[in-house]
Amino acid sequence: MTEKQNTGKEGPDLSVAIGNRNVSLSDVARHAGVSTATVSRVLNNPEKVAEKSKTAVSNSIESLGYIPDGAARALASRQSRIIGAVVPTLDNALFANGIQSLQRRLKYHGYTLLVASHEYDLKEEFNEVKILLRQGVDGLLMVGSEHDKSLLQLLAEKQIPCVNCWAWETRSDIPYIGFDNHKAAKMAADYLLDLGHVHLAVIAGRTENNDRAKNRLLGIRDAIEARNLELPAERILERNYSVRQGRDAMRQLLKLQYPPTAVLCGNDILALGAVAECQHNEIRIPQEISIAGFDDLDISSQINPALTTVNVPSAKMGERAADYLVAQLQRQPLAYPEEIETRLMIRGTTAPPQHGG
Amino acid sequence: MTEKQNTGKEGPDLSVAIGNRNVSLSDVARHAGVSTATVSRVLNNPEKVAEKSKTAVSNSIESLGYIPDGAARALASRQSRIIGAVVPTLDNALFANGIQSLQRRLKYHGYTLLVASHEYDLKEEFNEVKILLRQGVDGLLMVGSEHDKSLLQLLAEKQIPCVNCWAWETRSDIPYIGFDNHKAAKMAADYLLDLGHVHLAVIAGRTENNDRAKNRLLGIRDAIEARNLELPAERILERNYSVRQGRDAMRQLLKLQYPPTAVLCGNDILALGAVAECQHNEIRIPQEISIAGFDDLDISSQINPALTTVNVPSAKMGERAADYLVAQLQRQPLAYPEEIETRLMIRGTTAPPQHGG
DNA sequence: TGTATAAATGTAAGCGCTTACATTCTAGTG
DNA sequence: CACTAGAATGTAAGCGCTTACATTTATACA
Repeated sequence: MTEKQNTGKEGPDLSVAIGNRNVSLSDVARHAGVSTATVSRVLNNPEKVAEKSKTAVSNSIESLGYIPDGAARALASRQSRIIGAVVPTLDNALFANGIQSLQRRLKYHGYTLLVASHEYDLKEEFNEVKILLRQGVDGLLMVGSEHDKSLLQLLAEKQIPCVNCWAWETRSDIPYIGFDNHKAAKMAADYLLDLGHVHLAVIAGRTENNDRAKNRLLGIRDAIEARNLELPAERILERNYSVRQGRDAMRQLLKLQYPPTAVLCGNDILALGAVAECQHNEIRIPQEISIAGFDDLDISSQINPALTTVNVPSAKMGERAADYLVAQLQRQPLAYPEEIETRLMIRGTTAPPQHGG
Repeated sequence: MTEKQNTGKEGPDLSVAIGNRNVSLSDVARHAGVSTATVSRVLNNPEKVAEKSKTAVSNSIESLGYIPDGAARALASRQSRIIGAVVPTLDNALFANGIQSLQRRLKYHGYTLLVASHEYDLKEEFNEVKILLRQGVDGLLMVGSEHDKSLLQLLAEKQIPCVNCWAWETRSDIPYIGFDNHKAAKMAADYLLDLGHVHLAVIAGRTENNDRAKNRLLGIRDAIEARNLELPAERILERNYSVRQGRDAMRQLLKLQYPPTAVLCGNDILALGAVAECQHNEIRIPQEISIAGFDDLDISSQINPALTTVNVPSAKMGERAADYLVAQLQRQPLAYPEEIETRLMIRGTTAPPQHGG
C-alpha cells in the first residue's frame, strides 16, 4: 500500500520526530489510502465499511499510533461520551463506593466519568454543574433531592439526561435512582422501639444542605412520635462525618442525667465512634446500651460486637444509575427510575433494654 | 420490545423543544454589538478589552445565559483545562481522600478533574490513560511507580505534564510527588524490633501490580534481615483491602505453632481487621500482641486501643500534585517534584513483647 | 448484457471556538 | 494639523472531526 512516495517502513510507530504534531484522522486516511469519511466510519459505524478497508484503516491506526481527538469529535458530533457526577465529597466511603461502581459501569458502556464535588454547598453544586455542562457532559448524576433553584432551571433548559441518587422521591422533574432515607431510618428506629427502648437518642449527620441526613432524622422522629414517645432536643446531636465526632457526641449523651438506652446514628462512621466511646468507658454493648448505624460499611460487620445498621447498596445504585443514563442517551425507552431497597442488618450492637436499668 | 413508533408515554423526560439550539459565542457577539474575537477576548484575556465593551459583553452573556462550549474551545486552543487522574480505585479511603484534595485544589486553579480507575490492572491503566488522552487532558496524575511499558512510551510521545503519587523514586522520567513506602514501612518495622520483638508477621496488601504494597513489604523484610532475624514465608500473608480479610489473616496467624508477638499490616484496614480478630479471641492488645498499620485513617486513632500506624498525608499530596501540574502547564519553572514526609504514629496497639510469653 | 438497487466510498460543509494578522481608533507629538 | 505609536477591534482561517449528500462500485435479476 505504499501510498505515494510514502516510505512505509512500517514497524510500530516511530513517526513523530520534528513537527510534533499529533497524527490526525486525515493522516490515517492518507496512510490507508481512503477518505476521512471512511476512517471516521470504521471508528463509529464499522458495519458500514467493507471488510477490506476496515482492516486497512485499522492497520494504519495501529502503526501510526493514532488517538482520536475527543474535543473535535465532541464538537462535530455533539456528544462527548462523558457523564458528569456531582457529589458532596469523595471523602466519604459511601459516595466513593457508589462512584467507583458508577465509573466501572460507565466504562463498560464506553463512557467516561467526570467527577466534581461541592462539599455540601448548594451554590457550589450549581457552579460545578455549570462547569460540567461547559465541558460538554452528555448526562449528569447528582446526589440527593435538595438543589439550588437555578440548577433545576438550567437543567430544564439544557435538556440533558440526569438522575438523582442516594435519595428517593416520586414526584419530581428529575428521576431518582436511590432509596428512601426517611423510610429506612424509620425502619431502624421502629426496630429499637419494638425491642422495648423508650429513651432513644440520635447522633445525626449534619442536616444543613443535606436532605439525606435530614430525612433520616425525620424518619426516626416520626417513628418515635407515632408511639407517643418523645425525642427531646438534648437527645439530638448533629455531627460531622468522622469517628471522632461520633465519640464526642456519645460522650455528651453519656453525661445526661438519664442517658439513652439506645442511640441511632446518622451513619456508620458516627456509630463506630459511638461504639468506641462506650468501649472506652467500659459500658457494655448491647447490654447497657444499644447502638445502630446507617450505611453498612465493610468494617461495620467486622467489629466486636458487629454493628446493627441499615444496608445501603451504593454499588448497585451506581451501576443502575449508569445503565439508566446510558439508556436515556441511546433512547432506549425501557429505562426507568428505580427505588433501591435498603435492609436492616440486625447484628450485635442492639438488644432489648436492660430491665431495671 | 415494541421497537419503532414507540411513543415514549413514560414518565418525565419530555425531550427537547423546537429551536433548542444553545446560544453560542457569536450570538453573544451579535447581542453585544461586537465581533466574536472581542467576546472571546473578554472570556480569555479581559485585560485586552476596553472597559466599555467588556461590560457590554458581560451583560449579554448574563442575559442570554451563555455557557461556552468546552469542546470547541479545546479544539481551537489546544487545551482543555482538564486534568486526568488514574487511580487503582476510589474505593479506598486513601485514594479517595487524596483525589478529593486534588480536586479541590484543581478547582481553585480553574481546572477540572477527570478520574479513571483501573482496579489494579496495569493493562487497564494504559487503556484508561489512552482514553484520558483522547478526551484531551492537559495533565495527568498516576499512582505508584509500576506502569505498563507502552504507557511510558505514549507519555513520552505526547509530552504532557504528568506526575506519580503515593510513591517516591528519584531516578525516573516521570516526576514524583509522594513518599517512600519502603522507608516508611522499614521505620515501622524498626520501631517494633527496637521494642524487642523477634517474631514478627506481616499482613500485606496484594503486591501484584502494586508497587506500594510491594515496597512496604520489602521495607519490613529489609528491617528484619538487617538484624539477622528471619521472616519465614508462613508469616507473610497477602490479603485484599478489607477488614474481613484482615481478620481472616490474623486468625490464620494465631493458629501458628509459634504465633507472632507483633504484626505489621500493609494498611490500616487490614490492621483494623487484625485488631478485631484479636479482640474477638480475647487476646489483649498490646500486652499479648502488637499490631501496626499503615495510612493513618481517621478511624485509626479513635478505636480502643488506638492504632499505631504510619501517617500518610494524602490530602497534602493531592494538593501538591495539583499545584505542580498547574505550574507545569503555566510554564512556571518553580515547580519541582517533592518527597512528602510520613510519620510513625505511636499509639496503643504496640508495646514491648511480654516477657516469658 | 443491461438495468435497478443496494452497498461502499468520497466530497465538503460545518461544529463553536481561538488567534494571527489586518484594520481602525485614540491620543500624543512636533 | 499631519503624523505616528499603541490600543482596541475586526476579519477570517483554521482546530480535527462527523455526516448529509453525491458519486462510484458491486450485486441481483430479467
